[in-house]
Parts: sequence; C-alpha cells; structure tokens
Amino acid sequence: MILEKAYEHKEIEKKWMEFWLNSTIFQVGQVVQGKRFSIVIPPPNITGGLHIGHGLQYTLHDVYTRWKRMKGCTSLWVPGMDHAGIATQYIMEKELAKENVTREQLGRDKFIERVWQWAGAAMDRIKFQLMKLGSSCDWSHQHFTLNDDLTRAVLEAFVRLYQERLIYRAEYIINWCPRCLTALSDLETIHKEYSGKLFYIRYPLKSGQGYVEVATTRPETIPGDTAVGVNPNDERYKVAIGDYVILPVLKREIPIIADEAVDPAFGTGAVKITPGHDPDDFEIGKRHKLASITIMTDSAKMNEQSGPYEGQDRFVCRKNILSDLANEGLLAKEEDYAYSIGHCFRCDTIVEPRVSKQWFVRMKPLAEPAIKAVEDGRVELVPSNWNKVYYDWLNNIRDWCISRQIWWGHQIPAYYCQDCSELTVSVTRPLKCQQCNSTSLIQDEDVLDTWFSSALWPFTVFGWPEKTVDLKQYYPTNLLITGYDILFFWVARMIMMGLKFMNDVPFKQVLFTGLIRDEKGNKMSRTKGNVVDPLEVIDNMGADALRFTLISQTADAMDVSFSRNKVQGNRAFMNKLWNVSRFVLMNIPDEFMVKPLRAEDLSLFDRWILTRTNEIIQEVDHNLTYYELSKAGNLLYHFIWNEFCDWYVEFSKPYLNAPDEKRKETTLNVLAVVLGKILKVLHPFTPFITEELWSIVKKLFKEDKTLALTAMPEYVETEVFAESKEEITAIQDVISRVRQIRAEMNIAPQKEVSCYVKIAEDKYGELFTYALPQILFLAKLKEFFLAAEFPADKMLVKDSAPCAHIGVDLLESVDRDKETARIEKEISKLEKTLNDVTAKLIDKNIIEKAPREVIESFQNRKDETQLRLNRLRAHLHDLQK
RNA sequence: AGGCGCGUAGCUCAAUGGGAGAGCGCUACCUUGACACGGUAGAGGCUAGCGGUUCAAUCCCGCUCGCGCCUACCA
Repeated sequence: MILEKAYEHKEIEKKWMEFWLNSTIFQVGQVVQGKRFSIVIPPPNITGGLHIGHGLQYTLHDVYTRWKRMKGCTSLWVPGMDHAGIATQYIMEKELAKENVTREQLGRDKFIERVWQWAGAAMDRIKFQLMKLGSSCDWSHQHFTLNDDLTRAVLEAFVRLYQERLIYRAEYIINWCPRCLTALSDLETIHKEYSGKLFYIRYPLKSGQGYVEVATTRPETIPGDTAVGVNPNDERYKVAIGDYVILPVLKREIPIIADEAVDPAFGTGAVKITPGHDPDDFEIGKRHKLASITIMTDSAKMNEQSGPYEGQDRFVCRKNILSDLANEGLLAKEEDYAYSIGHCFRCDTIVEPRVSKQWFVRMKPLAEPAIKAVEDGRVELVPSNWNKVYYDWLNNIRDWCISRQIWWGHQIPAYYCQDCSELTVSVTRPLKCQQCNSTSLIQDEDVLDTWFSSALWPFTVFGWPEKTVDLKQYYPTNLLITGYDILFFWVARMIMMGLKFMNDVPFKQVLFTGLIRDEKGNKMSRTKGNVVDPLEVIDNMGADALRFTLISQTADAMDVSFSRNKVQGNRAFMNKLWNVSRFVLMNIPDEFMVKPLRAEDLSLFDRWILTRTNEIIQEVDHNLTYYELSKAGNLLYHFIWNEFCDWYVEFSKPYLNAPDEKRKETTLNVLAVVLGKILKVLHPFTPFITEELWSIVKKLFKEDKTLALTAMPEYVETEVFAESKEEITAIQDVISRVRQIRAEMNIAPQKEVSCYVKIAEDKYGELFTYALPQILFLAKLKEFFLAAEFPADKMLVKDSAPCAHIGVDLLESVDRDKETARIEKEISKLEKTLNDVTAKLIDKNIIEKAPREVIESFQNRKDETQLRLNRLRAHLHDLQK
C-alpha cells in the first residue's frame, strides 16, 4: 500500500474521530480488575465554545489518559460541562434583548426552559470540539452540573453542611453586582487598579467649633455614614472621641469613635464610617453597634436614604455631592490617588458592597484538613511552588457567600413558612412546616454559586451520594489538570469538599498549566479580538499538529505564547512522520512479515537505532511520569527527525538497494520495528496520524488491535548496544566533514569525488570499511581510501575529526586562498578551545580541587584538540609552500 | 504592602556548577525515486547589570534595573 505523497489531516482526522465516537473502546467496564487511572475534566462552561486554553488542558488530559491506557490501566476520563450560572444567564439575557424581551417578562420557568435549549446546543458543540481534539473520554460517563442526578447530590451536600452548621444564612456585607443584580463571592470580584481621587471633606463639629477632616474616595456614600473613626492613640483626636459631628449634606449627627483599624498615618487620620457600603466599615460598625444604612437601590442608584440625591446613579451622585460640598466650603481639597476597586468577574461592572441576607459556607473548619492534605502529601501540587499560595489563601480564608440572585442554577433547598416564618432545609420539598405544620411554604428564590457544585464534581460524577461501584473504583481520582488561575476557585474547594464528604482527597496530584497568551504575550480576550479558535487551527493545520505544539510549549505551569508558526512547524513534523512511514512501506514487499530480531543479524546501524529507540522510550516514560511534557515532545521530535529520518533511514538505503537479501530483510525488519514503536510512543501526543499509520503498519506485525489499545513499548535491555553510539558518531563525523568541505568549496551536489582518511586509531579502519557503502552514499563519494599518508601527487582539501584526518580530492584545482581562509578559521576556533582547556589544566587550584573525571575530560579534550590542530597547521603549511 | 515568576541568538523558548542549544526567521547551494510541510552547509549570543560563594557561575546566594502575575479590609 502506497501512502499519499503528503499528509492530509482533514479526511484522516474525520475518519478516526467518527471511529472513536461510534466505538466503545474508551468506555470502561462496570467492574474492573487491575490498575486504574481516573481523571475528571475541569468542566468547560456552556457559555461558548472551547478556546485554546481548553485546547491545552484537554490535550494534556488526553495524553495522560491514553498513556495510562497503553500502560495497562483501565483509563477513565470523565467528560462533562458546567452550567455557569451568572455567565450563562448574562448571555441569555443578551440573547433575549435582541428579541426585546426581558427575563422578567418571560418569567422564571419559561426563561429556564430557554436556557436549557441553549445548554443542549452548547453541550453538543463542546462535545464535538473535544472530539475534534482527539479526546478519548468515556462519553457514557458524561455529566452536566444541572442534570437531575448532580442536582440531587448538590442539594444533599447543601443540606448536610447546613445540618452541621457549616452553612448558615446571615445578614452581611457582600459584593453586589448592580448589573447582574446578584451577590458575588470574593473570588468573583476582580480588583483592578483605578486612578481616582482622594477627597478631603470637613465634617463640622456639633459644637460649631471647627471640624474634623476626613479623607475618602467615595463621597457619594456620605448619606450612609454613621460615624467618624479615629485611632484611639492618635493624640490629635483624643479629645474629640465621643463628641459628635454634623454629617455634611444631610445634617445628621454622628459620633466620633475610636477604633484600632483606623490608620493615623493615612489621609487626615480620620475616616468616615459607612457600614452599609464598605466591608471594613461594616466590621467597625459591628464592633461599635453602629447603624448600617443602605443608601442605594439594587442597581446602585441612590435611594430614599440619600435625601436630595435619591434616584441618581452613584457616580452622578458623586459629582453632585462634591459640587454641593464645595459650595458649602466643606471640600478641603482633592488629590490624585490610585487604588484598586472591585469589578464583576463577568460583566466588569464596578461592584457595590452592600448589606444583605445571604447564604454562606463556614470555611475555617473545611480549610484546615485541606491544608493538611497538601502538607502531608496526600495531594501533590505540580509544580510545588503553588503550595505556598495555596496555604496562604486557606490560612486567611473568609466565609464563602454561595447564594446568587439569579434563576439559572441549583435553587437553594430552603423553605420558609408563610405562617410562622420557620426555615426548613431539605433535599425534597417538605410537605409542611416542621414548626407549625402549615403547608404554606415558599422555597428560597436564590440559586447556589456554580462553583459550589463544581467543588463536588470529583465525586458527584461517580454517583455520590449513592455508594456506587464507580465511586469505589475511581475515587479518589489520580490526577487533576487545570490552570493555576483556578487554584482557589476550584482546586482548593474540591479538596475541602472531597475531604468533607468522601473523607478522602479528590485527586492525588494536581498538574497546573500556564495560561495561553497570544503571539505577543498578551492575554487573549474577546474584546481584544486576539482569541485563537482551536477549531480553526485544527482545520488548517490538523489536531495532531496543534496538540504537539501545545505539549511542546508547556513547562512548569508557565504562561505560553501561542504561535501559529510553531503549529506550522509541527504540521511539517507530522508530514515528516507520514513520509518516513511512506518510505518504509514503499520498500516493504507484499506479504512481508516482521520476524523477531536476532542480535547476530543486526548491522551496526540497526544496533544503533534500536539502542536509541529504547533510550527514548525510557526517557519519554520518565518525562511523562514527572510531568515534563515539553521535554518528551522535543525528545521525540528530534529523535524521529534528526536521528531516525536523517540518519538511520539514510544509512539503510545502501542496504535496501544492495543484492544482499539477508541484510535487506533485517534492515526492513528494523525499519518496521522502530516505526511501530515510534507510532506507539507518539500516540498519546498525536493520536490521529499514528492511528492511521498503525492501521496500515500493524499488518506487518500480525496485530489487529487499534493503536490506542496496544501496549506501550518498554525498554528492552537486549536491544541496547552501548558501543554502537560511539561508532556511529565516528561515521557521522567523517560524512559531515566531507559534506562541509564540499559545501564550502562549492562542489556540485551530484558530483562524486574521492576521499582519503588517515585514521586516529586502528579500530576505525575496520569500522569505515564496514560502513563504506553508507559513507560513499551519504558523502557522495566515488572512492574512499584508508591511507597511511595522503598521496603526495594530489591536491587535497583537508579537515580533521577526532577519529580521522580527512582529505578530499576535488579533482579540480584548489583555490588556495579560499582553502587557506577556511583552514585558518577552523584553526582559530581550535586554538581558542585549546587555550581555554590548557589554562584549566595548568591551574593548580583546579588540579587540586576538581574531581578526577573532570580533569580527565579536560585532558582528553586538550589532546584531541591538539591533534586536530597539528594536522590543520601542517595542511596550512603545505598550502603556503 | 506582601508573595510568585520571568529577563539566554532577530522572534518564541530550552539547557547545564566544568566545551551555550532547538524551532521559526535569515544566507548559500540542491526539485537526488519518503518528504520542497524537503535536503546539505552556514551566519548569529561578553546568557539584563553589580557584588558574593566556589578551583570553576548562564546555573547557587544577595542587591539593582526592567517586565508579568497573584493575594490584601491602605479609607
């Protein structure tokens, strides 16, 4: 079978994608024996398609899933998606806006129905994208956070935490998005640097004798002030403590209080206290039993508490208040001031801290075991420099606001009695109030933070709270792969919840990936328009090329710049692999079957490539074990291209074209064996092309399994011949030197010349004689002579390698100037090396203190360099005669 | 403010306590029956700066400069 001349990924990827989709080879059985590997997907959300960052993460998932499968594990990758409450609702509202409909007009049920339609389409699209990428998920295990089974589990978890008082409902200051009209957790509030102003405002003393000056960035919250705070040790204000000031604008009396939290060095040392709209002030207010006044509506317009400003947007109000203060002479000064300000993670609106009744998870008791799990190694973070960040966050953790005032999500299973206002928390709707038996119960309107359900993902996908076989077999999972950006959002919370509900960690290792940036290192974002669509890249250059590029670039969770050029380079690599396979198949006769290799049949070249193949197999295994993905990728790239293709295949050609049938057959055997191993080792990285090639090559081995289900090759000691490497190096050196001379002397590539070598050691005589066909072929030589002395009657162009002194007879007059220049250049290089190494060898300190091996290596380098230098100097001398 | 990371060839990035590499780009030659998504040869770097440890530093330590990110209740 002859392959097409170039690798065309489109047809082939389509073929294997359909095969994988329609077969059950990636489905794990109900009850499995032996080693297991399980990994759950960080569920992509249904707001849109996958981006290139997903592409990286899911490629790594697939590499490990396939690798473990080929290493004999029952390998399960659980796919799924999450419902992304706020984000999805945001998008749906925008969709509805196109139809001039609001969600309120539609009503909750109809709205949810619409979102489900959207979700269905989105999930299909994501599944398609995952398939395009080559993902070997078990689709029979697919989950969605809002499906009935997971919903039940989420509610169950909520109820249990509530019963243990780890979930509570309280009035508290939270981050409020005035656009999404919902509470946000601290993590969903993105702090950004903001160039604003610091305003100094005078609050007149009640006595009428002067004023206290406060500094604030938010004058519009003045109507909410219920005190002015100073530090108790601040001499300037000691006498004022307990006194009252008149709140500007509203003319209300508020006390001057003392609190340690006030920094005397900042501003004027006095601060307005607004418990209703500032988290710190809220805490101070609690300590001093101050009133908390909410001065804005839920969409951040000033409310009736703001007197004349009622109805104004908060930023309009700021301007107006400032101008009123100025008119009254109460605005002392303003100065430029940069500070950070919270924004909604989804819609980027500036959040408004606001007091409201919300549901919270008590985090301290959950965080402690999670810290311990990483400390004692039950969970290993890779790379481990994330440990510190993880500990730091958990040690300073605050309670987690989990209620959201939206419709799309898990509705909180809390029911309020309309008659006695008793609260009942229950997975299923209670028939009557537990207190008064009233049947008039209303469920809490709010839904849970999406991340609450995500935190439960590693066990809910296996059927929790039922004690299922899956749960027993696949929990804890082996590995979690995700971006470091959701260490807190997700990883830490999963560990906490896993320990809480399963009494065991959710995964043993966490591999963090970097973020993918554009070619210039900028963050990708839809607004910048620099996002890369993985499907477009796959269509143009192939999924394997994309995968291999992503793998080769990822190291130590460092951010990577995505480069189309690199994908192009790897597409060329795929083509190279295709063509070397084509070469092997073209040379193999019909009916040929690979026979077991016998050491005595192997040529030097065979022994060498088998040695290298085994070394690579061992190294790649090591790299994957230690999450050195880019090393593994680069290793394979260079082995396949620069060793197998550039050298072994070329060495093999003279044998394939020679009459020695036995030699030819062994060579074909080795070509097939090495190619087969390459396809297997490469398969987790580039599944499509390797499956396709294997589907043809496998006949040679009388195998019929699909490549994904074959066993990963292992290091075979009997196929390792250490001495072959040095011998091959000598042969390569001779060939390279001749090629160099030819190139520098502008000898036409097709012109065959003669070559004379004076070998450095006897053993090379035998070696070069053995490799004569290869040397003649690859150096494009007519004749190759082993000589004690170079023939005196020839004008040779000479060079020197460690194994031999080489003279090439160009059969034309040598340009003496050119040759002189060439030799002088090389001499100067060698002289530098010689000087460096000689200096080391006469340095007493080094001689006395450096290890013996190092000294020996210096000595060897010196001898070798000296030898080559002598030869070239002699040659130069001859030239100048 | 604290923490983390980065600074190596034109670009994107590797590497190692003892001779600095790759991919792309660039130059020259070559359409040679696996491959022009190719081949052969080549140019290009006082490894950000300063100091320290060491016989030896691109690598280990400290400082400086530059860049990026994360955390934080600096009004």
